[in-house]
Amino acid sequence: MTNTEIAKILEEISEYLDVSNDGFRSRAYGRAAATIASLDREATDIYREEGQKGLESIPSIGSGIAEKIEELVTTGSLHYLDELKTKLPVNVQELTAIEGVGPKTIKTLYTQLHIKTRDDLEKAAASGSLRALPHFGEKTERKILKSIEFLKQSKGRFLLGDILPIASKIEVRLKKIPGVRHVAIAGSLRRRQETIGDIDIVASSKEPQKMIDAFISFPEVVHIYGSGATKANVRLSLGIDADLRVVHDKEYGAALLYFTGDKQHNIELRKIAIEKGWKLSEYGLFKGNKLLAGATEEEVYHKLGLEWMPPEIRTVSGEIEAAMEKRIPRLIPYGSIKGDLQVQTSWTDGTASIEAMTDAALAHGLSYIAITDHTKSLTVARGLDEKGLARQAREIDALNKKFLKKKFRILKSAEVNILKDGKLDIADTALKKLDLVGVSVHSHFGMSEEEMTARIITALKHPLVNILFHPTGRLIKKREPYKVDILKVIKAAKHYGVALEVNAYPDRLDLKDTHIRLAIEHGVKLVVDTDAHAPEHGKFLDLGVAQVRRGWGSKTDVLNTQSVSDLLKEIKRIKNSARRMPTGTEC
DNA sequence: GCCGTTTTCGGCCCGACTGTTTTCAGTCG
Repeated sequence: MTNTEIAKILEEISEYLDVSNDGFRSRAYGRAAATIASLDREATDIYREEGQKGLESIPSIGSGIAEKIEELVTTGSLHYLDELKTKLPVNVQELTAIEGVGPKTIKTLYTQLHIKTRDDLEKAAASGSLRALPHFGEKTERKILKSIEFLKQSKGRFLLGDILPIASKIEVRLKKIPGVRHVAIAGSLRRRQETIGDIDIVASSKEPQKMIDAFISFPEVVHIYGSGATKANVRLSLGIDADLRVVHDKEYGAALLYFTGDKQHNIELRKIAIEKGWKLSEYGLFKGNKLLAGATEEEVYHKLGLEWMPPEIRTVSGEIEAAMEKRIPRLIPYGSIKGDLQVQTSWTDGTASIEAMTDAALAHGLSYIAITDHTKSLTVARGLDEKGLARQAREIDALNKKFLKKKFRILKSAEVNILKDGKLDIADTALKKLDLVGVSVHSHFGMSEEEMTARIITALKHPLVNILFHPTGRLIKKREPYKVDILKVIKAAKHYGVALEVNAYPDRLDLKDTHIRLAIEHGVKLVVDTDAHAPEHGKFLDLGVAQVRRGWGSKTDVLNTQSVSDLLKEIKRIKNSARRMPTGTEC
């Protein structure tokens, strides 16, 4: 049983306990779930090697939860969860996913109207029977229906960050099977789309059957839809489907191209082939029966008169024309971020100390981080006030002395809250003492587009602001972005010398590929950061890099691909050149 | 259920906002 699976079960318990009005116990399970999910070692291994005591040495795991994990890894099920489900036969996860529906609402819905599922709730809301309940009205009904509609649209898709590690693990395992020549993850995963429908894997092997047999007997496989001589289609325990296709070496490139997509990109390539009197399929590029190309993607593209291009930009958004004219950009390479610029610590809502986050960043190969704890008006996170920032600065100074010999620098920063009127919640005198000032919106998400745009631009105008964090505020599959005119924000960012954040956290990725491309076209600089709240989150950086690649970004578009001294110089330069812009060019 | 440099018992994030009310319950971060 993987950490993800254990965490999912603990999280489920947490949600049942929350509905049962056992808040503290619920939070204990929630914390445990988060800890297990971001653990670097498999809990199963820890238990096997060190027993229950080993599990108890993990923070937030005590004897009670260690016992539950023991039962899970030894029996595969958990009596306690079954009991909770019997007592409250309600699909809590499905219902809490609906915005505005929390534990209390679920309890009321169940006791008053016997609502157990999202479908039950949708029917009740549509028929107008919810408004009879206390504290429910027409507006709430509409909100619930809208949220259900939104959830339906994203149904069946998974976050890239959740699936990539599992797919990579399967890829590594497949590569070890005798007879194998090539293995690659294809499909939307290879294109690094934000959400993934299923896992496509393409391979070539001298002994296809061996690969198929091994694949369908992997421990994650819970159901086999079909399995033949060259392909298999299975469901994995996470609920996602995975396809493996095994081809001959000479077809491998064409198959990889075909299964990578996207669909429209393939159609355009086939059109080009047809124009030349050829035919392109997953088996290769053919003139009649003669194979013209197929072993590698490169030779197929070249034969069609195109430059090879990275999968991330195969979306029919100008990449084919660019490939014809040999002007495919050099995209920012994975692993090229030198410092994480959004890091929360236990000073506010992070789980670890500044030192622990620094150690983690060093382990991830970084040479600097910016500590960006929340500020005072974000009371939920116990945001820092001016005095708090000053105290934190002293700790950072001391740590910088310690980490000097490792050539690592901790930057003083903050995720400064943008108030309703666009003003910042920290005094300028305190902001001036920071190396970098990041700002973001954390409240009043329901403003009109005009108001929200004006509010953000007011913040960007502030002469000390360097980075706009969370430019859209979306949570993929959970919350739509707030209404904001992103083009106006981009223009303002350019005008006032502010960089835009590409948030790499798996369900955030605030800026979409199209936004990033737009920003780059307008000459706005980007920063890629993880929004880390725990040491393990540093591993998300490349998800942000993927997003920049999908937006056609190169290394020079991203400020924190530079050394810390160059970064600070560049930030200052951008700000100064913005100040010198003539008036009248503002937005 | 977890945790401990005032504690092995008694705390545990709490204020703003929304939609509903006409003083407040529930959600969110």
